[in-house]
Amino acid sequence: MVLQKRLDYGFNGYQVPYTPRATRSARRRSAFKKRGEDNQMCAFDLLATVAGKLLLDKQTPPTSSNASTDENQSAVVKDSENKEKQDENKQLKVETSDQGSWDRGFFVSELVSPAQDQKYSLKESPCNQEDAPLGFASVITTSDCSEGFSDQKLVNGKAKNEMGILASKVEVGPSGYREYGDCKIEVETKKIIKDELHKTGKVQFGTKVDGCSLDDPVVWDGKPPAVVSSDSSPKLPSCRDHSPHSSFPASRDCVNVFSRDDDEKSSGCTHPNTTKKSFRAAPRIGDRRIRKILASKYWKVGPKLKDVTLSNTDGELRTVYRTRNSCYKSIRSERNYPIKKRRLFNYSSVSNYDGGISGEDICVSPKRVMNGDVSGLCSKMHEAAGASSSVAGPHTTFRSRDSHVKLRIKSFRVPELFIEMPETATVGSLKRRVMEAVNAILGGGLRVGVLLQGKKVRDDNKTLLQTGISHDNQLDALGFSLEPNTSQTPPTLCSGDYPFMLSCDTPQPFTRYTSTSGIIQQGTCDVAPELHVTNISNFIESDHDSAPSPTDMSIDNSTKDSKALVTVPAMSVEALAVVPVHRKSKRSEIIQRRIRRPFSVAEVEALVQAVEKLGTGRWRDVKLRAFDNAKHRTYVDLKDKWKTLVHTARISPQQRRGEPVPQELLDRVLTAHAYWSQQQAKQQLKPQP
DNA sequence: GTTAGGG
DNA sequence: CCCTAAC
Repeated sequence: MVLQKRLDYGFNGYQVPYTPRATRSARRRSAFKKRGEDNQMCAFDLLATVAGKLLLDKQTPPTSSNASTDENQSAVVKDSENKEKQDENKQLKVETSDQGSWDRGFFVSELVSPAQDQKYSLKESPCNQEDAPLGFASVITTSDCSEGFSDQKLVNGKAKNEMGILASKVEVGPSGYREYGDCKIEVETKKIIKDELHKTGKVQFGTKVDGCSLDDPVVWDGKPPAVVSSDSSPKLPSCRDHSPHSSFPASRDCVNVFSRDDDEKSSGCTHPNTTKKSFRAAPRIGDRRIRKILASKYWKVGPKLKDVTLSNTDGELRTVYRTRNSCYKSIRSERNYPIKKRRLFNYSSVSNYDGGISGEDICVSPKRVMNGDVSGLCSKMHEAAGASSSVAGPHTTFRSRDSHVKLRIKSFRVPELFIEMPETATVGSLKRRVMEAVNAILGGGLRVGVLLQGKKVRDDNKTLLQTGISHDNQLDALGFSLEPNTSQTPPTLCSGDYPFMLSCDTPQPFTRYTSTSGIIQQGTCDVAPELHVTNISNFIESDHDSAPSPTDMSIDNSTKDSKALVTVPAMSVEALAVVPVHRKSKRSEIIQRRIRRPFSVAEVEALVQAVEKLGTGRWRDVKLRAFDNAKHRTYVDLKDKWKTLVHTARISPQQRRGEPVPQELLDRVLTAHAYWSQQQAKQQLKPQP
């Protein structure tokens, strides 16, 4: 079939339109797509957890008035008794569940904002935040020796050369985090101590991240795709075919466009390759598949951040791009491995050494910091492996002179991203992919949850004082979490801000609660977990009727007044992925849209040339001919572009937008379009009589 | 999987 | 660029 089609050359130098190919059932296609969608369900575990740090001054308790309709639970007015209880419980840190999340998380931001300002803002800032104002210096700083993932992992792994052409499967595990975590924490801690000693009134959170590189000069240039024509420039007359019978010059089949930041580094010129025409190019489902995988079912794409505003001065999330090697995630090549299974596999395998997901890990004893036991601290954090990079120092250090409670959120981690790339993908494309994934998350609509002592503070109307987070002993137990926006979560299915939904048929989140002994199982974690099981049962009672009740949860908690505090097991991230499985209604809205990549003039040139030669209606051939190396250009894209080109050529130049296309090209578009339209008409008329 | 066309 | 009917 293919061969036959290829032989259909020869009408005035053009190829005649080929007869429609054999068709396949649309039902098959539908079935195929459906399977794909199902496989995507567990692609994301998107609850990002935030380690928080609290600075406060209780002189003027801020009055929170950010009412939430879906959170009507009564708040808890913390009393001294409760305080004592929690002090005790502090020693029982829960290594709650989800271990797999931390290491695979992204460090997205570093945030400093007044607590009373319930609107959190994330802004990018340079790594060096020495001068960041205290009040509202929210920053996104990947705060790390980023670039580590691709730069190190691939090199250490199976990268073939500096261009990042993977020679074989790349399996990246979350192993690199801990080392860095130590490094980072050490820096942070020292700085905190220093600040305490030298700052007087205004506390500055200077955090210079060593090794932080804003730009990757090697791989990521941040430039738009550069299109390079082939050996014979399409603009050169010599490239044109001599087609005496044609109304316009046809082109040599020598133009091939590729993008520099494309999925593959290319030599730039695809020589006329006859063999290529005999075979279909290897299916590049990678793009789509990744796109679909990244297209989280649970996160709506679009600028709908309400609780968290992400922005920076450049209007782009540049820092997000810089992933830390640790925070990452896994790149998988097991294409035949069901995504759902992959997720579960990851869950179980990584959880053994991952840390918790909640803010528990930031409960670092101030004494240790003050004693200068940085190494011990780091070691501890290292052991925890899920420890937040935000190490809370002595709260007194951060006591502010004004009446505001100041928060410092070191980082947001967006865990559990699945990236699947072709082996031949470049590091640059990998980074881009991760970038897209993170952007999809951040752009999907987030809300912020507040964790106190591992419990979720659900009542938005309570003040910080009332909820008790203004108490000294709570300073290092405050955490934040990024959650899906409630507006996207039908409350009937899930209480929205609940990171996991017990009614879901996927029991993973609770598999660790095999607690007949009152202890949350830590799995095979070789590090003795610190347990903080406070209010686990309370959480279940108050919010989830269908929750499996660990009745043997023996650890008591100040239960009577903690109804507003809901323990959020750290596995909430995984559980997040579970929640939307049954929500199919909005699925179509959640799929991530591809990034827009306007065609360059060179690409247009190549497209026009190919269409002149092949005609309209043979977009796959056009793709193979002129855009075979431009992985991001599908034949549908080319078809669409041609459509818009025709439209553009017909409208007045004043009405045109974007990068101006040379009139010469537009003229050729019209000419070719007219020609091939005529040919199509002829072709249709022929069989009729 | 491709093509064509509407959105 | 997405979606989808139709092929």
